Amino acid sequence: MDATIKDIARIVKVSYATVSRALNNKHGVKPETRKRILEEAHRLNYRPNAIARGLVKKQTHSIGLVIPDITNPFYPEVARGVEDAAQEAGFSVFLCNTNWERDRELRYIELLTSKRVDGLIIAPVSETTETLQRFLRSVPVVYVSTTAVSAHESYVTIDNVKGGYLATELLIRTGKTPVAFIGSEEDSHTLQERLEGYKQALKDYHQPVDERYVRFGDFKRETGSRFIKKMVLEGVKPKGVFGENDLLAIGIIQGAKEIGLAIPDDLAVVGFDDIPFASFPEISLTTIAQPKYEMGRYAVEILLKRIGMEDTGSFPRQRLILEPNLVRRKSA
Amino acid sequence: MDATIKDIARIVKVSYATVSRALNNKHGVKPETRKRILEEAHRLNYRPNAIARGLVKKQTHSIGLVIPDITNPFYPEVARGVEDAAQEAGFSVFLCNTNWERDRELRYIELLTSKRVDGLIIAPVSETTETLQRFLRSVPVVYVSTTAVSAHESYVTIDNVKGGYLATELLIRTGKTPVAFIGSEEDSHTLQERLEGYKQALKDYHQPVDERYVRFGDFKRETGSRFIKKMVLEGVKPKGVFGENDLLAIGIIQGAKEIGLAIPDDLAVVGFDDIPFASFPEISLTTIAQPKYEMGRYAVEILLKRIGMEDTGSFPRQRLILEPNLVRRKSA
DNA sequence: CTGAAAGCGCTTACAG
DNA sequence: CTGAAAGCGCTTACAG
Repeated sequence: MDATIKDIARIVKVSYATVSRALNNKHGVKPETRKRILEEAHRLNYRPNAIARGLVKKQTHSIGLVIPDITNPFYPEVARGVEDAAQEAGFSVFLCNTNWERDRELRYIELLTSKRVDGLIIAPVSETTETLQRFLRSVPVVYVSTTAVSAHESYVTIDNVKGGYLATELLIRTGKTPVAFIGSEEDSHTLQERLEGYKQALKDYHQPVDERYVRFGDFKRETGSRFIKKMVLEGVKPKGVFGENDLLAIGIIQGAKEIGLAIPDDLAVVGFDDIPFASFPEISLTTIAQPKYEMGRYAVEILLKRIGMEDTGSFPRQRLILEPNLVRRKSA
Repeated sequence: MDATIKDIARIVKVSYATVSRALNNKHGVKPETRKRILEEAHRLNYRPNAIARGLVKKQTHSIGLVIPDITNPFYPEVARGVEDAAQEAGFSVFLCNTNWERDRELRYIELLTSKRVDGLIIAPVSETTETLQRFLRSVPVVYVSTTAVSAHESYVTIDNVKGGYLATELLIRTGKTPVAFIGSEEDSHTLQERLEGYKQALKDYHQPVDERYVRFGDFKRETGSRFIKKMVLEGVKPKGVFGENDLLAIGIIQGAKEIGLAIPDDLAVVGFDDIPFASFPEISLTTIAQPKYEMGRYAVEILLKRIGMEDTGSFPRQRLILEPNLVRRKSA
């Protein structure tokens, strides 16, 4: 159906090696010949078959982006960052949503390696990357927004401990004690880091660490709302809350308002991520910003460097830990 | 590096045709032989090379999704819909952000056809699909959220006229007249349809159509805010506004509040799209909901049907126009 | 049930 | 400057 190199060769009456050379701007083709070939290619609406080329060059110029859910407001910017950077380098990106399912993550990785992507960027579902190793032997990968990876892998992430510290410190210094922590799943590595920052700040400022002020659920907005109400109902009454992420934090604000608490006077709230609508005047959430778009870009930069190397295995891991940034708005 | 069919053939001492058959569950391989092949494949950590297979079968099981910007809250759900549906059918999806640039859109389409995607789902930058035609001859495409395509193409979209009508009608019936219209770019086909619905409703309810109440800018939140303030400053004082999309509508609300208008009493606002945070209590935007996720799913369903056909050209176009749904919240 | 051969659309030494 | 040939990793008639 589509025109091939052979069609052009036949018409122009040269070998298809010559056509290939002309099309790829290789030196050593008579200008006259090259011109005729290019014209014919254009006339036939010729599109090089990247699949065929990929087979011989063993490079597909495609990478895979494996994330939990593009619908979660944290990821679109990351995705945009990787797509932009990839595109600039001539790479395409496969988008895969694992829906936080380990199985689906595994299947995607298998599928992508079958499609011979040149590399993978993964925001893993959970922290056990062990099962993945088998599939990942042959392809370079850089992880994003997690540090819980095996010793020889690359990643780009943020300093979660410091972020947690900054959030908590703000609350303490503005007199919003006791300060509570509401987080997602307890065994999440990310959560543990942010929690560590929280505890560290409490210690540094001589505040007691009271487990009643620390709750784990999931990362949904409703959960934040439910938890703060429950807390207050139980007589545990924080003056400040650090929500492990913005969705949770927004939920906390909403729940607090429902039971008549004024933000930030009765309850100050700080989140984490700085998702797009955190900055809306109606929300105006004080939060720890992550450079999401840049994380995406950096991830592909690191990945691309590895793709260039023939011996992927020996390439030194590269780990980028970005700085969190406290964005002060009205909720704290 | 990676094990191939030949490696297996050599070790098991059969031809590689047999290995291929065994691996693909073709009938006519002695169970004993098949077993040995499968075992060896597993031992070698064999991953079939989808690129090579794609070359011979002329099917890559990949599709391209070309949208303006995944960071725009309308698209993540659409993308998730197409990704879910594609994945269920064994297809992978390339994500491409055109950033509303016609050039970039064109380049992506060229790139994707080079990669021999089996099909394309496009939310086009603008309505002139003419330039695209050249690249799109050989690959099936279904458009999403636009009706402005050439006569023989497929699309899935929403009834924008009806949506505009519903929005305006609500405003009129709740006494919020005069009702203004604030939209993005005037030459956008989508805008024109929604505007048509607006005008139709005004006519049906015997309201004057006054051009001073109709403004065009872009689709940004800030624009909505600026426009409503400007309108009021000019002495044009609507009681209700239909914002062509939610971002605009939210901006309108914010701008209105800034100049002391109470929502919805002084000014009632209805948007279009029902993006995720329209439902947040702080926003509580009345809006015309689009079934975004389903639009994505339907688009791949239609696409997949076409991909199955050998003669793509003769396959009848399929056009799906979904129903808009008025979601009543607090802003109107 | 299995093998030899051709071919998918390209690239790349190797000759000339 | 150009061509003949081999090969990338597979699948698929065609024989046997």
